Amino acid sequence: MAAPHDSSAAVRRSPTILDVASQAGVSKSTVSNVVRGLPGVSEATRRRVHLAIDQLGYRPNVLARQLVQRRTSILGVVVGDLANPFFAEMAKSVERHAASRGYTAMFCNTEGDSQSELAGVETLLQHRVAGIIFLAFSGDSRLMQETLEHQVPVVFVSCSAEWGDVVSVDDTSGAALGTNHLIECGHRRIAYVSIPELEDQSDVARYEGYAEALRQAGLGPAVRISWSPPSDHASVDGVDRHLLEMFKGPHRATAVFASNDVAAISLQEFADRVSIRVPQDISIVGFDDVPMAGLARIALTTVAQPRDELARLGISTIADRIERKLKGPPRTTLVDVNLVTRNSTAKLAPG
Amino acid sequence: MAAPHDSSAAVRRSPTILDVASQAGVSKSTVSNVVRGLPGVSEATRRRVHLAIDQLGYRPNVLARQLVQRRTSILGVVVGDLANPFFAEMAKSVERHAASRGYTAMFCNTEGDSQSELAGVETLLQHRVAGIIFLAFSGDSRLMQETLEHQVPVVFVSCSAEWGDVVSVDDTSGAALGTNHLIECGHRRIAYVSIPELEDQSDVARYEGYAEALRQAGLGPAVRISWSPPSDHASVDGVDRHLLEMFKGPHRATAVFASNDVAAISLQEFADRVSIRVPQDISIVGFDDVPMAGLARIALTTVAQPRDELARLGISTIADRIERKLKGPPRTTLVDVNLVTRNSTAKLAPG
DNA sequence: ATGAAAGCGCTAACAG
DNA sequence: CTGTTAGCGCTTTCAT
Repeated sequence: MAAPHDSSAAVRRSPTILDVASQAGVSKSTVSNVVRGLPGVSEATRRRVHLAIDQLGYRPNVLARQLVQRRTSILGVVVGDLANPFFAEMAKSVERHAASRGYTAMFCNTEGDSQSELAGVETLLQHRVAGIIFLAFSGDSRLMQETLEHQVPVVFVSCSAEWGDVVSVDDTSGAALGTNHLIECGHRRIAYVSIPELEDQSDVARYEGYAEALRQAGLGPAVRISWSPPSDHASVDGVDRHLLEMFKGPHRATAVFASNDVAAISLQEFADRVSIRVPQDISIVGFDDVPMAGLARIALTTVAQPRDELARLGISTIADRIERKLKGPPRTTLVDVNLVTRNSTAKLAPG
Repeated sequence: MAAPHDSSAAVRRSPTILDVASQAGVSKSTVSNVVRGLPGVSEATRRRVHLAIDQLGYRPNVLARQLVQRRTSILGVVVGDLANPFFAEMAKSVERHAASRGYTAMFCNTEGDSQSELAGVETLLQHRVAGIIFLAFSGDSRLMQETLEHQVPVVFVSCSAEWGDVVSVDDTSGAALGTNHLIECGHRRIAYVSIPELEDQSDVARYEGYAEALRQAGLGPAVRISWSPPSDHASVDGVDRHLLEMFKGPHRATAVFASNDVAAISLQEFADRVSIRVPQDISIVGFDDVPMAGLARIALTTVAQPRDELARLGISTIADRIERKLKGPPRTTLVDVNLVTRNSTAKLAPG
């Protein structure tokens, strides 16, 4: 009487279209037509079929459908690092917009590692995703080939590559915008700080914008600091130095343009730890405008990316590509950033 | 010569097992055996098949495989709100552990809305996911039935329901731990603050732990504040009041146990805005220990959940369930929380 | 050790 | 309007 293990209903397979057909006394194509909402089914049979569906708790098997149609409605989403609030927000937006266009998102967190990026894409491809959205791209060109071979539409959102559609902000001019704010505040020695979590593409472009702004203003030299928080050391133009050296002494930097908000906030954290005051001793501007940056205690001046807009355009681009409403060579869509001024920046104190 | 639209390689379908078979001069079953790494294939043919696979760039169609096997290796993950760093971190851990056990995660952001939770689960079910992991559960019992009808293994991680496996912390004792810390600091009037983003289950359990701790210490009354930041008003034990009233005057609360870190940080933000000092005027303890809580500028004392441990156990539970290594009635696995003391709490100032 | 055949659950012509 | 017939690409007996 008492079975050793509960296995009561475990065997009951989910009903198929055939079960519904016989239950409703029609053929399976008719059921299929009803399910897909095609016209040309009499109201009477339609009702019978729906009744049967409800009675049986029938749920179409998307796998089977997609196998015969030779395309899925799954969108692969390659995310750099979900722990970065910028990506978390983007992922959320992307998922929502995808759903609103009838697609399901399959995420793949790559931790910025091009190894697992490849593995992730491989998995997505095996699942025959309809397209792939990169929210971060390590820039490995082997990957590019893998993907191209399969003719899956690809869109790079907030990152880029030449071989796919791109929807992003202009990193270079965005960085220039942030850097110019610092210059307008009177700063003359401004450093650029980046952390390894940011993919190279954006890093390079933002550095470029920073350096260019400096050049335009007749300032220099550009200083690139590559830092792995929470270390006290960093690579400054290639040589290892204590971070503190950068912000002490007569030649100290009075301002920093950080490659993204995570870097900026880490730097702020470092500054707090070693009693460098922000913004009195150094001004800091970030990039992204993550929600956290808006907290009064963080109050980070930053270059804001319109996340939802990026996500919306990204989905719309790839959906059009998949549905062949968009053809031809890769398109690039740039959206505007804007500067959000908060308390991490201030006019340079005279003297 | 020049086609109106680029369609060069767009027609080349991806190679199937049959293509590989003929290329290698064997039958498709042999290819299948090779692909799946089954024994009983001569080394010579194995090599020929692998060669053909590489030449053709063959990639098995997971859909077809899963259709015939009648089970997928996709895990559905229902996330409350990816914008909450706690969930973002959990999602990341879950994805990683899932991958390490051979499963792919399909996320579903529900924004805490039981409507879209239902829609999401419906989609997951149509995709015949092997199991569903709830990282947040609104508690809608209609959903429960939908899911149960299909006999998909379900595990609730960091949330709970009676009808599935549960892996979580003990919210009640966790809340008591946090509240007791406040009591030990000398606080006598301690309020409980929650925000709508937190699902009811945890909210109720944490309130219970808070109230119980108060009772045990002979303190009271318990005060429940339901707040939607950034409003200045909140419902206090059901009646609408200005938040400020709670923290001014002789009967003011000197400490708050917040239902989670997001609530705690929002409260801190409010306090900053109205010049209530933390911790001098009020002490605040949160729940979760999101990364942000550790920033010096936030320095939130909080009840830490072992996120990676939760994710690991959750995946392991559902994988065992799917692979039938685990049978019988739902199991509950509780893991320990621990208190992380930072600067948002302090001994009650005498007087 | 390898191959042939029968589906998995569904859609997509095509008949009736 | 409804039913019949082929597959989609793969796994899985069962023969050989």
